Amino acid sequence: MEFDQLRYFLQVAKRSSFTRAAEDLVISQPALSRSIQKLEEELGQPVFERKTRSVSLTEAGSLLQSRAQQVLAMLEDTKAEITDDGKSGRVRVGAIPTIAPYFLPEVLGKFSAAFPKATLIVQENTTDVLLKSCTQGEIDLAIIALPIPAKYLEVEVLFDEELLLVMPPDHSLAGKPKIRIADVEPFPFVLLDEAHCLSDSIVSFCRQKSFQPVTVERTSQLTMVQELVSLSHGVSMIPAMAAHRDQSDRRIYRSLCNPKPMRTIAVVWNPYRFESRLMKAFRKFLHR
Amino acid sequence: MEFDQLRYFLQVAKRSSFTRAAEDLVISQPALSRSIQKLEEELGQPVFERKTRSVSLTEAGSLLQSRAQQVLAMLEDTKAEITDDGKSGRVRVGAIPTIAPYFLPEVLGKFSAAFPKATLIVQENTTDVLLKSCTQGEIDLAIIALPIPAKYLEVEVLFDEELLLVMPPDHSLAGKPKIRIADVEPFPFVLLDEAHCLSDSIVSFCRQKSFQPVTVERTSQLTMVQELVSLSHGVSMIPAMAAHRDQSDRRIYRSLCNPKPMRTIAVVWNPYRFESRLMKAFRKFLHR
DNA sequence: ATGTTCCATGCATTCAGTGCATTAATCAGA
DNA sequence: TCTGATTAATGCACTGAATGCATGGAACAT
Repeated sequence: MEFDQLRYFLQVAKRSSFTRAAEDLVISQPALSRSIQKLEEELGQPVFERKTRSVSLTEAGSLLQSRAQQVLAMLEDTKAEITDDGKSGRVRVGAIPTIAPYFLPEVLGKFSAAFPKATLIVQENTTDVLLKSCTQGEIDLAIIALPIPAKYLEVEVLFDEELLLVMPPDHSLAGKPKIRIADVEPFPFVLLDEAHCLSDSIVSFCRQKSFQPVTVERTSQLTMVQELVSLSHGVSMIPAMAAHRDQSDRRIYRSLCNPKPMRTIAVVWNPYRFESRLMKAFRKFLHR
Repeated sequence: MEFDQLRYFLQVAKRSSFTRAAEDLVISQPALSRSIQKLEEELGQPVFERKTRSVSLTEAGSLLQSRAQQVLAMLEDTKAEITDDGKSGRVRVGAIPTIAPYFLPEVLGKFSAAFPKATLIVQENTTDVLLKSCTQGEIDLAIIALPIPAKYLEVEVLFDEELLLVMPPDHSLAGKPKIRIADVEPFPFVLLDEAHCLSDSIVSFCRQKSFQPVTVERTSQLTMVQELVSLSHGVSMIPAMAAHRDQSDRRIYRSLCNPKPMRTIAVVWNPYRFESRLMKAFRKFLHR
């Protein structure tokens, strides 16, 4: 059994296809086929069920998958731990789309300045994908909004952030000095796609105040939400850091009061993997 | 980094020599040298300090050693777990010399009959070596006498066994109906080498009765102790199962009373490693 | 039927790992 | 101080395992 065989195996399992896995691995499909064959020969049983259109794991394959992941992770960690000089290396950061563009650039800039030899890799994705990546060791840490389903991950709160009400400048609430969440109830909402946790935050905040926001539109980007609000499709709530960067005069932002809607930003990582000194340093940078 | 490289590395670390490790691994010394060189190249630093007469681990090497052991152990376990059919496979048993020849043959025989496809490998050694082998995964389980220094090993008591006093037939204690440990105090003892835990058991039992046995002779085998006793070099204590098998009329065995000296036999194994179904079955066999 | 989509196989090629022979460095002992 | 022994590294040639390309073969979609 060789490391490459395990890597190959995991990729085939991941893609459920020899052809696609071979592309990912930059080897030919026949080479991959043979490599898996040797593995199966050594184990004395098949790890994949070959169906005509795709392959799936056998029982033995499932077992091998989890073990192989552990073995390869341990090996990578070992290498990282030995070569860790605290200055050079790689930090793979994940962040959700409603945080990444507003929070990360500054952090990344300062971090790069402080650690010029370090390589930073940023992945923007939804919470569930990031948590999975984190668990499987595909990224080193993820910046997300709480709450998250605890999955053996270490969680550290970074800060709380207010969600501001956004509306067109001519909106009837615009002149009101103190806006409460109840005042917003009559107006339709523009929200992000359901995959985004910001929508969850907003909906759950409204639920606490016992009303269900009427969603008129769902879109996939925060800037799109802002544009739709400008076009009077509805109102919405936007994280403070996104609001502060919005220079447009086609919409206005207002704090709600009693209570203010908030979200909590946190960094999570896999405590079962080796944490490089560089990664530790990055986490400190996140706290400003 | 390849599995073979790690295996090679561990063997060199173990033997502190490229030449000897190469012999063990059945490859040439130059091949081994180059393999380690590649490993060091990949890690960006040496794992061995080459001295003129031997090699020793660098700091990075020590770290790699413990990690490599874990990785290879996990890999082996994975393979074992997948190929485990509960009938065929390998069980590596260790036992101390004062148990092995008396207790194991019967167990091994019955086990082989019940699991004809299984391969049994028996290693006879002192407690400390067995425990180390167990921890490092070189054997699957060890049969030893308590107490042992707890080293992250699972312990299961098998049975308690009496230690019988052995003496020449014409010994002055031979006719005495009830012999107590205090009665033995005046007589010199024949004991096993200090490496054997049976000596520890006997000495510690005597200590509890606040006397230090006078040792006249130390030998490495239990049968040698018996012979020396026959030749009136002294008395000794012999485990019941060894005594029962002794057909010679040149020595006699007597129970002590109030209290009887005993030793506790237990099986230990490494709970962090995969326990095959075969190994589980073997453990059950040990309980008769 | 026909083409498409996959994985497996035949065959040729390449190169990493290995062995043999030898060198280089250090040490022990005469 | 010289000589032989010991041990790791290096030069060189070779082998075979892994790979790629071309192709086969089976199952499905149209």
